[in-house]
This record gives sequence, structure tokens and C-alpha cells, in this order.
Amino acid sequence: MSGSRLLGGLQLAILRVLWERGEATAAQVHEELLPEKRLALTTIATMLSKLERKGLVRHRPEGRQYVYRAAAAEEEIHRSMVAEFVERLFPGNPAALVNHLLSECEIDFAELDQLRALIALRQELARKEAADG
Amino acid sequence: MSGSRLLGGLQLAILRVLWERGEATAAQVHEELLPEKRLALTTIATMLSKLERKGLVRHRPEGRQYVYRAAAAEEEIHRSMVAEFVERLFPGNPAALVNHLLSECEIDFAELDQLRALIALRQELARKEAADG
DNA sequence: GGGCTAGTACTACCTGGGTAGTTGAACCGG
DNA sequence: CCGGTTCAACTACCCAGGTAGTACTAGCCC
Repeated sequence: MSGSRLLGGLQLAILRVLWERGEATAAQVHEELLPEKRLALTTIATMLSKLERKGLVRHRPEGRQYVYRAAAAEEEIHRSMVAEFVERLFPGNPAALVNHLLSECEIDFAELDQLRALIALRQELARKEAADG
Repeated sequence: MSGSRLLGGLQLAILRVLWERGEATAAQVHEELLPEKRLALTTIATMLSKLERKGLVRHRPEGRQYVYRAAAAEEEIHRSMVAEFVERLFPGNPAALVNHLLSECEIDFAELDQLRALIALRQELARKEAADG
């Protein structure tokens, strides 16, 4: 478990493509990211290799090219990155981040409703846990 | 635009000391961080210089030592880092991060209550805006 | 005044993200 | 069989965070 789990923007963009499509060649990832980031194909290929070295991506040869797929679940990456980020910015206080997000970010009405429901659910669980012991 | 992207853990730890104390010498920051991170004093001094080059701290000579203070407000740093982080991990969807935090993190009952109140407040504001605008 | 000390400045190195050119191999069309 | 195309691999940079040793300097004590 090495520290510094914060992946960069490009790495995440690539992983997102893989999560979305299941599998993709370097060229496909490149093409999909073109509007977002104008990068050379070799840049994408390099990043895929680096991600593979870190165990976040695997490849399988198909004909003369490699087909990549994510080796780490999206949820897993989210979890570890959020944990790392919270620890960095609001040490031991995830609620402070929620607070910040609610105060500073544009979150629309419907989403706020959903979040409120989610909080109610969490409180329900907490209450039950407390009751059961 | 102060291209302040994601600061590292040490930089933030140093800034936290400065925010907390208002002012501090390198030695004071070092001392305060000792239990948290065992680092050489020169490491702290180096980071202070780097932070100063980025305009995030300033110093004032006092006798033969420098007294540093943060040049960026805590809120400002929080804002820009959270924005950057959200854009990286949940592009254009801060609510997804809130969702994640509520689902995955340990947030205690009282905090959940406060968050619920905060959401209600936000909704109130949104409703008012919708009515006025 | 001469050496000790405290404290900054300078320099160096490692790591990892990001970027891309160059190389070399496999393959396809003629 | 040869030349062009298409890949992946290798190599090389840049930059910033992090870490720390060493050099220099200003002040202090005897």
C-alpha cells in the first residue's frame, strides 16, 4: 500500500473510458479523449503502460494490438482517492468536506433532495445500530 | 488566476500550522509537525520557500529569523482544491462526491443532523431564487 | 577578535504525472 | 519479396512535491 493515491487528471480520464467501455485499445481511448484533451496517441499509450505498472489496468493482445481494461473497480479508486483527499485537506473530518461542498458548490434542487434522503437513511441505520448494540 | 492546483500533504500541513497560529518561524512549524511527520528542519524551510515562490505564504524578517504567515486564506485554498478534485474525479458533478462521502464515510449522528439542516437551508435559498428570478 | 551557534539559502536527488519523439517489429498490399 | 503502415516499446524531458545535506552568514560568548 504505497501512499499518494491521488491519480492525475489524465490517468482518471483514461480509466473512465475503460470503465465506461469495458475494454478499449490505446487508439480508441485516444480518440475518445480527443475533444477533451488534445494529446498525442503515444501519450495515451505511455499512460496506459504506467497505469499497468501500477496494477490499475491490464491488457490482452488481440491481433497486433493491445486491448486494455481496468483492473481496479471505479468504486475502489473513488474510495481510496476520496480518503486520501479528505486526509490531506480535512484530516479526520469528512463531514467538513460535505459541508464545504454543500456551501460552495452548485448542487441543484433535485440532487439536494436525494442527498437529504440519503442522510435520513444513514441516520436510520445509525439509530438501529445504536439500538441493537 | 493563482494556478493553485492540488497541494501536497506536507504543504497543507504547513499551511494549517500558519492558519492556526497566524505566524510562525520555520522552527516553530517544524516543532509543531514533529509528532505528525518526522522531518528535518531544512525540509520544512525548503517547503516554506517553495510555498513562498507560489505566493501562498510570505515572510518578514525578525531579528535573524524569518516569521512566516499564510498569504492565502484557508477558505480560498479549500475552494480551489475541492474544485480541482471534483473536476478530476467526478467531473461536473459535486453531488456525486457528497453522495460518496455520505455512503462511505463515518459521519456521526450529530454531524448528519447539521448537514441535513444545511441542505434544508440551501433548498430554501434555491427556492427563493427560483421565485425571485 | 575567534570560534560556536542558529538560521536561511543553495543544491541535489528521488518520485510520479504528463508529454511526446524515435525505434523497431509485425503485417498488408502489390 | 519489398516498401509503407500500424502498433507497442523505449527513451527523454519538464515540472512539482518531498526530502535533506551542505554552504554561508549574522550574531553571541569568552
